[in-house]
Amino acid sequence: MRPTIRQLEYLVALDTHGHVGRAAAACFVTQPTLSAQIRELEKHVGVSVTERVGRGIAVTAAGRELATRARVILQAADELLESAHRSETELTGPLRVGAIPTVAPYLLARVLPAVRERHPSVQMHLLELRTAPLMAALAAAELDLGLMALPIDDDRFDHEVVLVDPFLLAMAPDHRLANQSHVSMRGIRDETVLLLEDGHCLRDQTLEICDWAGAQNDGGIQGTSLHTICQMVAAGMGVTLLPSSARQIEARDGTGVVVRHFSDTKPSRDVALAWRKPAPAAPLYEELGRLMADRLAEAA
Amino acid sequence: MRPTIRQLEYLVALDTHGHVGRAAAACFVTQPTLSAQIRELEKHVGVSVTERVGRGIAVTAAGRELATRARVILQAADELLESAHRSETELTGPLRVGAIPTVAPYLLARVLPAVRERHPSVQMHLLELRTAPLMAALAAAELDLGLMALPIDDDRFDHEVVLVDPFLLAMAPDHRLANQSHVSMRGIRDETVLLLEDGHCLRDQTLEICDWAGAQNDGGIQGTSLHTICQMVAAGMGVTLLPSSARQIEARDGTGVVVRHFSDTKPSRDVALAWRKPAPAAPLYEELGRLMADRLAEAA
DNA sequence: TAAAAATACTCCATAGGTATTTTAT
DNA sequence: ATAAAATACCTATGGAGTATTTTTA
Repeated sequence: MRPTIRQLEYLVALDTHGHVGRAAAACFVTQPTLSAQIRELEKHVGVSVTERVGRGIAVTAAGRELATRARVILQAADELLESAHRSETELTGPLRVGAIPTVAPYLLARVLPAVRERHPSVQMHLLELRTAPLMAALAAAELDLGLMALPIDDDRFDHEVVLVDPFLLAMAPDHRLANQSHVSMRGIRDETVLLLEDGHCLRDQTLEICDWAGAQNDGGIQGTSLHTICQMVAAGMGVTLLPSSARQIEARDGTGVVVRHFSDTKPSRDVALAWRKPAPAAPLYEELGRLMADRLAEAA
Repeated sequence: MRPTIRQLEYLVALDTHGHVGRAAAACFVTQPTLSAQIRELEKHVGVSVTERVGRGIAVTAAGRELATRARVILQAADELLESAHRSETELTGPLRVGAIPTVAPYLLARVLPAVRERHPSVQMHLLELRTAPLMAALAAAELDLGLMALPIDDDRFDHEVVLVDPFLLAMAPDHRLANQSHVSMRGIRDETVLLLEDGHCLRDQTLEICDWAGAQNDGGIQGTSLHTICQMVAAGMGVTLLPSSARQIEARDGTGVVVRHFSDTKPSRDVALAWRKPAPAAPLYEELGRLMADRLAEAA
């Protein structure tokens, strides 16, 4: 049987003071109480920790050894308490964060430094999941947080919008639309719009906007990632809608991809941080969402 | 308030199984018992460690962090228990050993390796004290063990003789007695016998033997250590009684000191390991004494 | 409706207290 | 005679049980 924390406290006090009465006073209990618990400890661990010497007691070598170990345990318990108190105002421990693939590579790197600064003792475990499995994992508490695009059609979740992410039109530099500084929605009417494979919310958003604009898309060509799509765009296989957040990475100089803003309507997606409504850390999650939004706003 | 060990066990079980019922079963308690203690823990540390998810529960990030710390604590508690059980058959922890100055430099080095082998997890703190303060410190439990010469005239102590240590006559190589292989007691009648200062039991033993043999000693010359005495012997200032145990160090080639056995009577001192009679580890001390005796016997 | 956890309650083991005795200075 | 710890004995808190309700898939 493991000793009680209380017994370890008494043992440490006894070793520190070498005097039952003073040890008891230091623990705010009476002398017989401490004596009894020390006796109990000895019974459980099978070793004498005290020896009567003169009209006082002495702690045995074995007792001193145990007291040393007990001090380590009490120290660890105090650190546990301190960690718990930190958890009230700060995220701690392993935080499992899921992000959709069209967000993860472009936004996480920008917000993580600020998150680490605000919550130094959190360990982030990052996972890439498409919207549906991400929400399932979030609902099952296999994830603590999800970073995805609105709408989140599930009242088990709360969210905080971290970024309004306008769509740009991405094309090869020699594309016929590339000589204009802006592109109108009507202008993409006859273009082939490349799409991500099924399950990506960005695919659905793109489809919706293109349907509205009357654009074509070749159902046969699908990319497994936005990065792949952009390489197809660079190869002149078509155009695509690119979230602004991906612009720095996917349409920077040398990629063979250029972007143009839309002139008339301004299509965009809302990226949000989501969590289960009843999560005890909900207030911290909400604050974290605002922190991310601030961080992304000042980066723009 | 620090959490109880029991609460930490429950938290770890909960984190391990992710299921209150199974966690309770693993702890051999009922589900409401574990739930109640988890609730208690949450109240004391001020943090929610569980969250209802579907028809089960999930451990929060803060809870996982606390569980990780709890595992460390339980591990340390188990090691404390194991250490305690070791203490039943083996000396552990800081053992404070006092030895008289005419024994410490000559015997400790010979027995320590065997002691370390038999009791690997003991930390020896060695102290040199003359007989009277050594016995006082031993009685006050400021020391656990004493290594000194018999007789030990105090029934608070038990002892085990570790070595019968014959006295040899030490002299300069050109001394008139050095040309004989043995020296008779009568032969030292007119010699100046050099003495240690007051408080050394070896001084008293030497005096007693010399009185009996009728030898002189110059009350004005006293050495602060046996080593000093031997250097005085080498300088031709007189002879002294040297314990055999010190021979290897004090009368080896090049020291300017040679020794001769006595031919008729064989004076000697008994060196013993002593401890307080009621010391809980007394059986181990006794065994240790026998171990030392064996080690010294096979060295001779 | 069935599984899982929370709640309500009862009980008793034990940590803790007071009073006293034993032990050693 | 006094200081210190052990012992005896009583009390009450809280850890653990059973029974039941709530929640949700």
